Amino acid sequence: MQAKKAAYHHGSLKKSLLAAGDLVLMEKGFKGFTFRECARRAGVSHAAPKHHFGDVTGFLSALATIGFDRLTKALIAGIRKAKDLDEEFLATTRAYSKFAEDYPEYFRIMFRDDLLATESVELGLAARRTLTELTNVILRQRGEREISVGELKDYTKAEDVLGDIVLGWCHIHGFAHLKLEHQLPVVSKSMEKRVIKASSARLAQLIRRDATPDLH
Amino acid sequence: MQAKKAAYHHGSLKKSLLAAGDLVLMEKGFKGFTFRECARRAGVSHAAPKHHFGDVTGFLSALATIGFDRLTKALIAGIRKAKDLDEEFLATTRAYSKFAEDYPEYFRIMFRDDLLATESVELGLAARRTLTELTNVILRQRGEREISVGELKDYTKAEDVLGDIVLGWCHIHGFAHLKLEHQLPVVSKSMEKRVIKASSARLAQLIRRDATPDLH
DNA sequence: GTCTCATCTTTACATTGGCAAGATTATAGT
DNA sequence: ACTATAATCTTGCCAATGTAAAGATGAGAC
Repeated sequence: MQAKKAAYHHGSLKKSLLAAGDLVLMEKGFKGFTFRECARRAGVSHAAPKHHFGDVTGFLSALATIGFDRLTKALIAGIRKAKDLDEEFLATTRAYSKFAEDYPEYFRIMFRDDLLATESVELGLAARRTLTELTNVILRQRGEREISVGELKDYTKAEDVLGDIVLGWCHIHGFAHLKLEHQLPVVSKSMEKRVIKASSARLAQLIRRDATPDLH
Repeated sequence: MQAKKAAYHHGSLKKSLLAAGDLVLMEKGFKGFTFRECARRAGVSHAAPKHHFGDVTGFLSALATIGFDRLTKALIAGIRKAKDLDEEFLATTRAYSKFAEDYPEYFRIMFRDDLLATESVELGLAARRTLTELTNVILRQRGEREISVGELKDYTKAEDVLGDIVLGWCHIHGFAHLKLEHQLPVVSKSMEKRVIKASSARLAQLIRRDATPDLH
């Protein structure tokens, strides 16, 4: 897994540690996630990570940042495949939920304010990139133009836009979270698919119906 | 906090441990939650809890059960104060979210499938009692009669009912979760209140509009 | 009154996160 | 080229944790 052997200076320890952390997270889950185990997998001593991440909180924040970037990517990919606005909202819901299913432990640490270094600018930016993508889904439903990450702050100030974001995101996030933690009353896979399709369609219609695109 | 002193047999250790666990959870959070710390607060040796809860997973499951019961109680209390159907849905959202705010660490462990003993019947029952309460909120919106915990299974089989439950619960849960973990773009307290009020109203209207009470 | 068994304590062990001191090497300054 | 400085990584240490095993205690059954 690494070229250089027994080099005192690893060269790219930070990347290797993140890769090791990814493995541990996916294999053993957050429960079995350990600073020392990650160091072992990266082939360094147990104290090596300190120079790059400080403490375990900093390490988790770096991993959560990766998680948000993956989620953003998954959302973009899902949206791209959609043909129309109805499909797009459903595709967003599906992509979001599929991310939670594919990377359950990432999802769990990403939404744990107490475990993360909330002052991390990279983490904040990554989260804002995700939110921007979701906001753009809403804006397209409203028939308005898309925004960039820099404009996000202005747009969440508008009460009607924020209202639609809350309506859309809460539904999407709530579904993904409840499904991940097995709280949804499961009847059958097919029925679940139909239900989430119907819910998404109803919600998208509601957002579009109340939108006032003529003002822009 | 305890009457009997130095009694080898505590008498009600299980209760005392749960009370201690509650304290630790509220004071130090799940991060600082420790089997040994709970034992210390209950005034027993660190190995004592094993006989009552097995391992830490069993202990957390017992606490999560208490959490669901508190949530159920909070929902009922919130609903009781509501005057009409519109207010009731908003009250449910508020009560759910307030619970997450008042008992953040409970909320966090309650929705962590990997930390809990999912085979626990008490935990499953407590979660179902909560879901029944939420289902009844939806059923009232639909103009249908309320159900008991025993009937829950039958009602989640009905695709249209389940659709409304998903629509309502996901929004409520998503909002509470995102707010708790500070992911919602916060503008101001007052604006947040208005936004969640508007979202709840729109959602309740949507559910009522699509309902077909005449069939029952 | 004795026996049995659940309850609780004591002891032990491997593992963890974090700290401090030392080893090694890259880099910059001259 | 030579040296000083700082960054990187290792080693050794500590208190704390979860779990297991074995022993102590006493409540309740018979």
